[in-house]
Amino acid sequence: MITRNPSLTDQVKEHIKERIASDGFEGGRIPPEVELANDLGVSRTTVRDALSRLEHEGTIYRRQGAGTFVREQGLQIKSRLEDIWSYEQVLEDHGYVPSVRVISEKEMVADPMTVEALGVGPEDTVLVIEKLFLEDEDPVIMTINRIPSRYLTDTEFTNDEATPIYEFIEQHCNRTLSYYLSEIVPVSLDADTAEALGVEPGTLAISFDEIGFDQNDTPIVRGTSYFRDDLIRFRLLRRRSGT
Amino acid sequence: MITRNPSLTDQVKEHIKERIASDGFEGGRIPPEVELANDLGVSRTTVRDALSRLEHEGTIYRRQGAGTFVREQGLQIKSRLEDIWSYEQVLEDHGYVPSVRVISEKEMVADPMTVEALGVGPEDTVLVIEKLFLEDEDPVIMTINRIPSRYLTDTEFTNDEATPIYEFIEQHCNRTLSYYLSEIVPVSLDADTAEALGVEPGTLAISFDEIGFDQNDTPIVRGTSYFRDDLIRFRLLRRRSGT
DNA sequence: AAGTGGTCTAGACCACTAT
DNA sequence: TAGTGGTCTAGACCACTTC
Repeated sequence: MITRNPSLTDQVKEHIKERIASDGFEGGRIPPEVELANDLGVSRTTVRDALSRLEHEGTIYRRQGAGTFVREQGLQIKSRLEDIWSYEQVLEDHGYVPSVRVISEKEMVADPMTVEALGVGPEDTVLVIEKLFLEDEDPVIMTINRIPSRYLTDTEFTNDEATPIYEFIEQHCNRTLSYYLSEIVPVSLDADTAEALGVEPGTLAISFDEIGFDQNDTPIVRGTSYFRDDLIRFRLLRRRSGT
Repeated sequence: MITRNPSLTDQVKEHIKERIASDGFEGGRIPPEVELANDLGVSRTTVRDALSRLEHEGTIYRRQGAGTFVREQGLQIKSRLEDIWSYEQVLEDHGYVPSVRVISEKEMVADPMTVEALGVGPEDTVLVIEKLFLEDEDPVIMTINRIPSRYLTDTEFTNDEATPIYEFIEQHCNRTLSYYLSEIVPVSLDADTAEALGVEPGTLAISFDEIGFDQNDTPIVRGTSYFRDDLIRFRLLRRRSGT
């Protein structure tokens, strides 16, 4: 299903990222845009697109009239909060090699918050999938996803519960997960969640309470995610205006 | 000091925003990019720049091959987490009319975390300003800002402590606050902070632990902010790829 | 004054959606 | 197949920084 070979812009972006990683820019100074464009054989616009994205991700910064520079190592932002799509990717960004474990998967009557969030009837059932994301047997993230049963086109999952939720929805709901509306909520972990994450009950954590929408803006999944605060932290680069 | 008349892109962006506000797009459908470009007498690139920013802010969304559409009212994101600059603005975005109260302002020896964050000596002093942001006498946000004494060019504040921290720094440090690096941390409020915010000690809250950098990437201020979770929530629009 | 990023244009072709 | 957004080019001029 996934087509698109990487766009030129993406290729340029990766090229620059790799060269940054291998310390290939003397004094942290990235060559002028025109020079990069000539060297790589693309237009300046393409180079600028790539640089803009890297700037947005916090990898580089630009000063009009002065130049473009690599951001200091310690300052690198690894997860742009708004670009998070799969938690596997979040863990990889933190330098981990992630694995996924399905804790449970069952159909049950929707709880009140899910009823309200997804607009299902109070008697309707939802498929509830609980998953754990681990790094080398160390649990880091727990997620609970709830999908209304009526959206399911089949119930032959054959271990698909372990695939990312957006792929699961494409395969079993015939819909595409388009975007999430998320709320950041501080929580004190209950006994079950704490046990799954391998910490003491009552431990402080960040959670995301999120609603996923399909391509027609229909709410299709409600997710709740809990993060081990001692293993993963969300960082944010805040700039003055909306670049 | 502030020059730059609005760029064409910004003007186009404002034009579209105003027309959205006055319900000027039938069926929430925004005209094709080429049509907008012709109508406004600018190039398609400029229109695309403006639309890209509006998309990033969550005001509109685009579907390749289909068109560009106004996002449903209920889904509009009011605070883009990464665009937060002043907390007054955050409160306004939540529909409040904010006021500010200075709790305390004193010079003292830097605590270890501030020493590490700002790279000052362990004996150096910092100016610590504690502020409270209120809505109609209801405290919503508490902030603690720490600025190394050696960056201060004068100590004649005359109530300037109540101005936004970035203005304070411009006026009394002769530097410009350029960006923040923030970490989102879940906390259980201690007695003092809880009292200031008017909640019970131990109440769960989100806090930002942030370092502010000047135009030369020198860390110049360390801030800690606490938010009343029952009065203010951070929302996030997460999309599939990094537009 | 020279160099660099910021803005803008005009036009081409591609990928996807609707019908 | 027609229409729309996505990508890319080549080139122009401006605003700001540096020397």
